[in-house]
Order: sequence, then C-alpha cells, then structure tokens
Amino acid sequence: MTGGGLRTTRQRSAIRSILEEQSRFLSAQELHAFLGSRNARVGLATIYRTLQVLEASGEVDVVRNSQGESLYRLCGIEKHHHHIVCRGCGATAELHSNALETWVRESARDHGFSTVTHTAEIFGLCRDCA
Amino acid sequence: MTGGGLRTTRQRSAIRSILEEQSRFLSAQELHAFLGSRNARVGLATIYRTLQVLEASGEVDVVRNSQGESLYRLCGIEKHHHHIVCRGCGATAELHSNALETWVRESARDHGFSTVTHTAEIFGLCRDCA
DNA sequence: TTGAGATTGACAATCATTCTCAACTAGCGT
DNA sequence: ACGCTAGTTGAGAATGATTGTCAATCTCAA
Repeated sequence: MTGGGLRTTRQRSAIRSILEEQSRFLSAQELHAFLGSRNARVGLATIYRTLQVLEASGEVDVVRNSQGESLYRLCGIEKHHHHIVCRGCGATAELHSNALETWVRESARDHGFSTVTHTAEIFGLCRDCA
Repeated sequence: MTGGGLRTTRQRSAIRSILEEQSRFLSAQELHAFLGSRNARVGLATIYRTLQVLEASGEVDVVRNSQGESLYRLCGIEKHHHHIVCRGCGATAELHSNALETWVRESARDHGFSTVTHTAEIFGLCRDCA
C-alpha cells in the first residue's frame, strides 16, 4: 500500500470473496460480520485498509448512505458510472448516462467552475422490495 | 421540535444570522467556531439540533463533503434543486435541471425502482479559486 | 530456506454527531 | 408584571464509524 507490490493474503482473499458473492453495496461493518460468521475473522482495521486499497485502484465503488456510512461494492467496470441502489436489499444497478455527464459539464461551464467532480446516486425500492 | 410550536431564542437567532451572512455551506463545527468568535457562544448540541430543525423544515440544504461531514446552507427556495460547490471557498450556486430529473425518473423506470430519491452535487473550483 | 519488507490485529485514539438531564426561559394567560 | 409550563439549552458522557499505533506475523523473490 505504501510503495512496492501488493501481497495476496488470507484476509484479502476472504474480503474479496465476500464482495464477489454479494454483488451489492456492503459497509465495512457488514463485511466484518460476514467474515466473522464464516470463521474467517479479519480485523476491522484490515478491512478498512483493504477497502481503501481497492477503492484507490478503482476495483470497488463507494457510496455513502444517508447515515454517512461508506458502502462498498466490487466493480468490474473501469468506466465512469453511477448507481441506483435499493434501500431494502442493497441490490444495485450501474447507470451510464450521457445526459448526466452533459449536465455536469454544462453546469460547470455556466458557472465558471473548473476541475469538477460530481456525485449522483439514486436510492429507491427495487421491484422485489416494493 | 417534538410537538407544539417553536420558540425564538438567542441561540437560534444567532445561528440563523451566521447562516445568512455566510451564504455558503458551513459545517456545524464551523458554525460553532463562528459563534464563539463573536461572543455568542452556543452549545454544539444546540447547533446540531437547530440545524436538524431547519433541515426538516426545508430551510437549509445539506450536502456531505468527501469526509462525510455535513454542510449546511440557508436556502430560500423550496423547489427541488442541486448545487455546484467550490472546494476552495465553499461558494455555491443552485442548479435546476430538467435533464437531471428526467434521468432519475427514467433510470428508476428502466430498472423497476419505485419511491426513488436521489443525490447529485458538483464540486469544483470557482473562477476566483482556480 | 531466508530475509526484508508488506501485512495484520488488538486496542487506543479521533471526530462528528447524538444523548442525557438538570437548569433555564419564552411567551401565553391572568 | 407574574406565574406557569412546555420548549430549550449546554456540559459532558456516549456512540459509532473510521483511522492510527506498533509489535508480531506472513509473503514471496532470490
């Protein structure tokens, strides 16, 4: 994480494994509980560190729920995108939208803003949870 | 806050006053510092409580910065809107966009989501801070 | 197999935010 | 102006997610 290469450890594999089977947004705390429940106890600090690494390398997406808690999800796609997340079960779909990116670009231009970043997430109830 | 009417107190006036002169997003902590610096000391708990009331009544807008801290800003407009916020000075402009709302509606429909809410904020550097 | 450097984890430390609850006060009725 | 009562306040404890610490442990290239 600091300089050299990354190593494959039991902990990192376990974390990645959970992330893979649950293809939805999970909090670090949930991840911790999951790991514990299957005898693969991993320290919280390690979970947070691993999640940071994955985030930095773009392997997971991060969103914040209304409580300000960070939720992580494995993400195969490197392309910029957004999410629609189910408040009930956490199911997620990725969204790609030119309309949105255009809106961002034009808003920035109209107000003289540069080096802009943006957030945009939709939360709702999926068909099953409705 | 619980049931009946609201009262006008020195604290609430002071908070509102700061919010009015600083027409930009402030954190509760900044507000606390501001108040302290002008001999109008107000307890942090009170600041948070007041901000919650103002948020509930739609008098302030709230966004979360990348640290997960909540930022508040007085908002005269009751109509739904978004913001473009300067990372440097906190200057803010309100955005109204049919394109964005349409994107949300269509994304929800396409994925079978109902009762959706959404967040969308743009962060960047304003002309002065660039 | 070995050594250097990456990684881990128990636990302390942060930090924003919320809770607790006794003391205080705005403002209605008199 | 006075009293009363429910809304308010604030100091400090509590919460809860996240980060820092650092000695012990583990990976993996040589």
